[in-house]
Amino acid sequence: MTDIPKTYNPEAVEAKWYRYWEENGLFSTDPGSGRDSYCILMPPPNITGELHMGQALQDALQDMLIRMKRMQGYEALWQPGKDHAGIATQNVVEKALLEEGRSRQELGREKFLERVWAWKEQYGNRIFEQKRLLADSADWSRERFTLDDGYSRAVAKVFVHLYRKGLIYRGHYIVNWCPRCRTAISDEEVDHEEHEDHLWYFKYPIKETPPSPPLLSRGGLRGGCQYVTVATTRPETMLGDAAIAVNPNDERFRHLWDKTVILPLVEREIPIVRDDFVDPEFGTGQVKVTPAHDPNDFDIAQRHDLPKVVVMDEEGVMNQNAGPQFAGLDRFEAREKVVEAMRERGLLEKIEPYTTSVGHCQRCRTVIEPYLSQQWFVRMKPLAQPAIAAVREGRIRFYPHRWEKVYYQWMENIRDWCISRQLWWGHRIPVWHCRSCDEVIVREDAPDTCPKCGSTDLKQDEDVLDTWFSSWLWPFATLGWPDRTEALDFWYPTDVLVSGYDIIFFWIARMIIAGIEFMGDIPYRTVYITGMIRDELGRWMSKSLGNGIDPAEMVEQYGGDAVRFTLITLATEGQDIKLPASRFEGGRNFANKLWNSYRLLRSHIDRLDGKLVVEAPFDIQPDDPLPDRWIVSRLGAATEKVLENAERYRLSDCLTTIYDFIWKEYCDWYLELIKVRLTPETPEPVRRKTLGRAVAIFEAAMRLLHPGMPFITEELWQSISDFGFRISDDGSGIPQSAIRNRKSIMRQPYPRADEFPRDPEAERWMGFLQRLIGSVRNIRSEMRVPPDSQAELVLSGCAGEARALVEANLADIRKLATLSDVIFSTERPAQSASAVVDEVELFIPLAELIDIDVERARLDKEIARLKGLIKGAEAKLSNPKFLEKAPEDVKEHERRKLEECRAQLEVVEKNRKALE
RNA sequence: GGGCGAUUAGCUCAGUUGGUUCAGAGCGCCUGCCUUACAAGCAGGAGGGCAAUGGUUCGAAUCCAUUAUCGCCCA
Repeated sequence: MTDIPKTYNPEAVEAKWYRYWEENGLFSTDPGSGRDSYCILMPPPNITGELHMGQALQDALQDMLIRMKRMQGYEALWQPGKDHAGIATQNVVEKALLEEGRSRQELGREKFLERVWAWKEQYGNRIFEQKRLLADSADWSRERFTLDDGYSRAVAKVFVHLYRKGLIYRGHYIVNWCPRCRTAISDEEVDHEEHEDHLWYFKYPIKETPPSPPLLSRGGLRGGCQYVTVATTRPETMLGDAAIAVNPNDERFRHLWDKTVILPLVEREIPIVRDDFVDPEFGTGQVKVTPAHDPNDFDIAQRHDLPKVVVMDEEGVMNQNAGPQFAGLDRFEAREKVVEAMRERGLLEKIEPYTTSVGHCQRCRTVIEPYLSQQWFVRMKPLAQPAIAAVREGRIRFYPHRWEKVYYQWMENIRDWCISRQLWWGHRIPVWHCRSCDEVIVREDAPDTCPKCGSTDLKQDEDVLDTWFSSWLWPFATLGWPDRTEALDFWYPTDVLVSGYDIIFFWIARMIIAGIEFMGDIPYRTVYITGMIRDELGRWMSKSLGNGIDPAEMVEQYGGDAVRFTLITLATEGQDIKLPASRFEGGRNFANKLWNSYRLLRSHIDRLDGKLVVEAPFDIQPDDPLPDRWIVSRLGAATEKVLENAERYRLSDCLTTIYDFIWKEYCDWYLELIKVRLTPETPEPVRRKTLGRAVAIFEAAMRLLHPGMPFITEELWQSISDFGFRISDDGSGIPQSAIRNRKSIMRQPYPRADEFPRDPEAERWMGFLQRLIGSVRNIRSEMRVPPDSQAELVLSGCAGEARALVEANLADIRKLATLSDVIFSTERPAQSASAVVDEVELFIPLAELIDIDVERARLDKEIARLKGLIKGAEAKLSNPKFLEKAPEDVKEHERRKLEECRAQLEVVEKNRKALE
């Protein structure tokens, strides 16, 4: 006892047990075990990543599910792995190179990739080390990486499959281009932000036929000349304009039809075209068309066969097509210069303030440039259909269900997916071009010769694939696909995917598509969507704001269990979570409570001789002490509730249920009650039995809690085993054999509700005693009876069952209410404070201690409360419609309530009068 | 513009099938306690009538409609 510290120190405990679990192979899985399969896929973190709070939350939830299922006898695999994260990783390594004053271009592709791999070897495992602090019980031996050989085969196979099916195509289209990352990105990787900007109105002179005299003098507009006015938010793009468009139904501009204008600055003649797309309400109703730099204009250009003039390079710098005046300028610099040039020429009509939505690169926040380039795309529409059906038909369910709408919304409006990236780090596109005959060869392995002309002059496509083009295969590629492995057979389809709502489109939806397309089956049955972690002001946690809380730091400060407990408890129904660091105190305090309740048990066990063997602790008999009957019943209730909530993915409720049971029932009541029996005066066999049951309850509670707080439950469970606690075999179906000879609580059976028989009578009786003790405590406190002075309790109207109950539990009542004695009487003692519990009147004679005013106020408050209840019940019971329509049990309830309250009111009023 | 969510105690949030003494928890606050498991604790207490309005119902925090404020997603 003396060697157990008063305060729980997680640091000393957690690392020890994690090492123990790993060394004993307790996370390992075997598809040939003969058990039922259960599988959760760990969303693969980036190799560049540091563990953040969102992952800590999701890991806590996943690990809780995995540990619970493992204890319930499933072959539960938590499949871990990492993502190569093309852009992010390449950025990191390029940055490191930059510090050496070198660029990847200098290094060359091959050497650069060597550097990235080296970087990955050095830093890539950091996040998994951090996850170990949270007790994550993934089967690390099955870890996969999206660039593993096998995984790469899967990616290539998928590309070829889709290409052959006609679902992958290549072409020149407008894509979202990040000039800083110098690559195309998908629509999903663009964040749109409202931006206070301007609308510039430019005049483009109309070319008259014949054009005499010259319209333009030195590029400026001659007086009296006609022009069109266009409005734009991106003036620099005008250099690439290919037309002016008006709506064909816009009568205002009928006179412009088939005319041409002279594009200022560039001095190019461009047509005026009619297109339905033009919104007559926008700007002047005359719009400039820049096919190479705007997706809508690109479409217009396709319809009218307009040239597509690219005026920028891949870094967002104006090129030769922009004209000598602007070539070489950055796009934003060019914007100012263009406006200035237009102003000088008198072609700037006006500038209006304008709020516009600007796309930013999700990774580096750079303003996205819509950019015409050659890219590879996946045709998504046909792939989406079966994936929509899978959710519609309920084969996959989202929790909370409302996210299904978000999923449909995206799926039904799905657009083609740009999958090529102008990067080096990633899966190189499995396409070769024959330099001799221009043949395009799409295949999984590099060809030696061109199948068409036999040439060996082949060149592989320079681009790599979007990282998500590998991670959408996660559910089966991690399990061995394209090989047909035992693991794949056993665990696919998996069970639950836990993730934030931010990657429903990026990842979840695409995995569903891929699963159905390549495996012919859904990847998982359940999608559990969590809320996002925010700071205490409700803002996203981000590095740039510096408002993030580092989970590893929190673990250090409060312990891994505390972090898990707190996060899971806060995660209710997918709401976002505001999280100040101080919230972890609650989890830490709970761990400390567990620790100390164990210290209490331990101090008593240490006084016994020999081992503590318990026989059938939950086989409650009617003559067992009331607190024992009650606590077993309550444990049964708690277990039932935990299992129900787990079924519905309400893991927060699971943990608060256990918390309430342990703290408010087991510690506050049960342990206090058995202290009365655990004194030296009690005969040894009774003490053994009492203690044995208390430990058995505790042991069961540890198993119940283990999935939520793995470390401390293991520590305490092991300690119980160390001092020899055993439950003997009794044939009652209690898993004794599991308790012995096993290495860890991890592999114990999870409690079942039927192990702890419910006892309604005990719960009712105990409720009465709790109210009785509560009333006495209330009186003592309000009357300022010194805590150590024992009062006398006089009970009136306490007969029959109630009296027997009080007598049977006299010692307990006296202890918990600090009473010297309990007397049964019909007399009302003078100078006493009073209360009523059920049919029993309580008096505490206080003589000189009583403060009449305080007592009056107490009783008045009680009278008001009762009157309120009576009024409510009377109103209902006097309402004919209520009597007519309400169900019988509700009516019965109201009647009984009314009756009880009236009886109590009578008593309280009588006592109140006695104080006049 | 379309969609989703939130609005309950000073703060952060639960409240599942409309009905048990249903208005709850944690934190904070007040009072009293270092009572031999725990001050990261114990006992007692104060504090809101559920954003607003209207409706459905015998009965609404809960269902419906409208409005307001805040937040998110999509266009």
